[in-house]
Amino acid sequence: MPTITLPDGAERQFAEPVSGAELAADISKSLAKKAVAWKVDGELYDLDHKTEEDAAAAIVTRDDPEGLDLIRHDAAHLLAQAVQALYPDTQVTIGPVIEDGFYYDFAREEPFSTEDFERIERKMQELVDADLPTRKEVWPRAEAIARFEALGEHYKAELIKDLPEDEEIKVYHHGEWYDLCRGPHLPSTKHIGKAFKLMKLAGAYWRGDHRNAVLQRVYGTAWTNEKELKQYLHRLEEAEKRDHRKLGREMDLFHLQEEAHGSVFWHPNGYTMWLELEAYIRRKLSKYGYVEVKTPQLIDAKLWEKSGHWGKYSQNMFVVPDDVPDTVSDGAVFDPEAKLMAIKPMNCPAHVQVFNQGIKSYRDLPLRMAEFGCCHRNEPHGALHGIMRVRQFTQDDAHIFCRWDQIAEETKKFCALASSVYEDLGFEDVRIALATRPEMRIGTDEEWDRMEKVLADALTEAGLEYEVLAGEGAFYAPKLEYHLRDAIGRSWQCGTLQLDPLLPERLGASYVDEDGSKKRPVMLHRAILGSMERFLGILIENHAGRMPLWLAPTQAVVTTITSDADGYAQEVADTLEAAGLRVKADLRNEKINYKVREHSNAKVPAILVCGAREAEERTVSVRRLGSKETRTVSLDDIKASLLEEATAPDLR
RNA sequence: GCUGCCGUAGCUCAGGGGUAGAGCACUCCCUUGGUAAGGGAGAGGCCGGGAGUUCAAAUCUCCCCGGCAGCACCA
Repeated sequence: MPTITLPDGAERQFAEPVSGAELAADISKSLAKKAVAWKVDGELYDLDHKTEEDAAAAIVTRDDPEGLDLIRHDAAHLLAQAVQALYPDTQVTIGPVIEDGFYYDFAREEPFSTEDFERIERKMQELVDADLPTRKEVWPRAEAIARFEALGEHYKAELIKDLPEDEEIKVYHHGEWYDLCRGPHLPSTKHIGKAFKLMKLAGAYWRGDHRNAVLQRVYGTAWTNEKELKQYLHRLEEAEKRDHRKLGREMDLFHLQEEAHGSVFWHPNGYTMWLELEAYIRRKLSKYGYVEVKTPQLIDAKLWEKSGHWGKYSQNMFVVPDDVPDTVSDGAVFDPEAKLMAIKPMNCPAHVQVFNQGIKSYRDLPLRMAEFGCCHRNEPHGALHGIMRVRQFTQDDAHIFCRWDQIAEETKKFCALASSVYEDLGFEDVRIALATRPEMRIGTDEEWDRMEKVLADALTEAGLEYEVLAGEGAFYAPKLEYHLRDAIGRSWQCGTLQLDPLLPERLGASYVDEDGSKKRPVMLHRAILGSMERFLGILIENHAGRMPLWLAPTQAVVTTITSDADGYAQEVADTLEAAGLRVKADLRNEKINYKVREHSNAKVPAILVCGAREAEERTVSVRRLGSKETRTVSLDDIKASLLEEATAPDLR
């Protein structure tokens, strides 16, 4: 005699155990039609699942968020079913729902090609039209393994073997075809609809382990209706338009080439942005009590051995023999006995060297040592991506040497600094994560308790909310991470603060405490932007190339309608340039339409047009990027307003 | 590093065993035109690199290099 409480609080009584379908039918005919699953006490179930207990329940339709996940999950099954119908030599593995869609990993000798997609999609549509009903069965474990093995589905059999002993082995049938799955599923294939599309093909390791076989992963997207699918595809196009690699070329900011694989050639435009950003950060650091240093690129392997990098990190380091290359004789270019040096992948050991010069007193702490440190890391080639993931990059790095009792205060100060920087740079959605002790770690649990608490308390005292990323900390200490959400909703990890008691120990850093005894400082590794290269890439994509005036390489172009105004236009350009603005004069013999279009495409924030009228009145006609409107403004006024807008956010 | 796709002019791309193509950009000429492409002419490529097959390779095969997507990596 279950009593079902609906989301609106209404109660319905049933004489017998009731299924979702029956409940929906009891509520209304139209709901019965739309129902695809139901939630019982917060758990999602198949529509034909029955409950005999009193429960809070809700009917799920295609339009609910859970409904969309079901559509995607079923679409993954549909994909597997279609692929096995068309390519019988294929083994199925797993096919989860992901953001915006789903994927399915297949094992098959012959590679799939994106040209197969059309055929597979057609088959999927056929299966939707066939409206195959879903049927769940629970199989005994041994039988399930045997049946999948008999089908040649070795991956599935392996999955079942690894399921916890007490877990039901559920098999879902969609017509004749079936798959191991924990469910739930839509009542039939018709409910998936046809707003799906296969997107990409990629290799993926079985169980995500690179020692395992490579499977073929097919990515798809699925939505409630055609309109949403279209919107999604449109969103992808928009993201493509703001790709920093494309904008970098169009705006002449930088380039990359084979001969310097993974390193950026910054052009004058791009480097202008870099210099502005760097100057801004430098001013902020100075305000927050940092000192700036510059340390060597090439450092003897001995120091890297001492710091521990040689053991832990050498596969990512560029190593150079300290020898004169022999390019004349046929023998080895370098003496195999030559001493080895490494190009720094991090600045921290060098900063400890600076700290270690002379004797430090507790009065010197906290010592905040910053460097725009140029580092090289030999990243896996497949990981390189535009200027976002490179082999040479410059960190806005700093290390704070302090006492244990200063960590909380320094953490708070850092959080304040980081927040103000992100705000200045236009990032409003900033999230903080506390990454705690990983499984593989050094140190005692008491030490970890203490370290995690000090960071957590500092965040709480600073009034900051944070999320805990359990197990994501470094092997020696916990860390804070800053995640920024950009204009189109993507999340980027930028800032970080890492506690490090280990490196000062390894490199023998010490200070004299109040009582005259020698003590170890603790180090806080911290960055706000992360890498200049990557952050500039993020800024470019966040603004879709339309940079705020203080960062824009060319802030204004002065251009003419007819050559009669050339003299005046040049005077305007000279005046603005003398005032400190980055201005170009465009006196070319082209029509105004053409010039406006060209400078708009180049993302110049302000176009100042001069014709006979403006020359006469000593004004300019101002057209701002992204607007079709023009405004006539006196030369003095435009100078003042552009200057104000071009002021970096910390100087306002 | 792994899997798949790709590499032709500065850019976007077409072509495809037998003198290499378009649009835009570039140079010159005409045009002086009021806010997102005026008109004409010209120049520009060892078809990513190397080897092989062939009378003949940009085109077919193999090996490298690079790009894109994903995976793995990112103490």
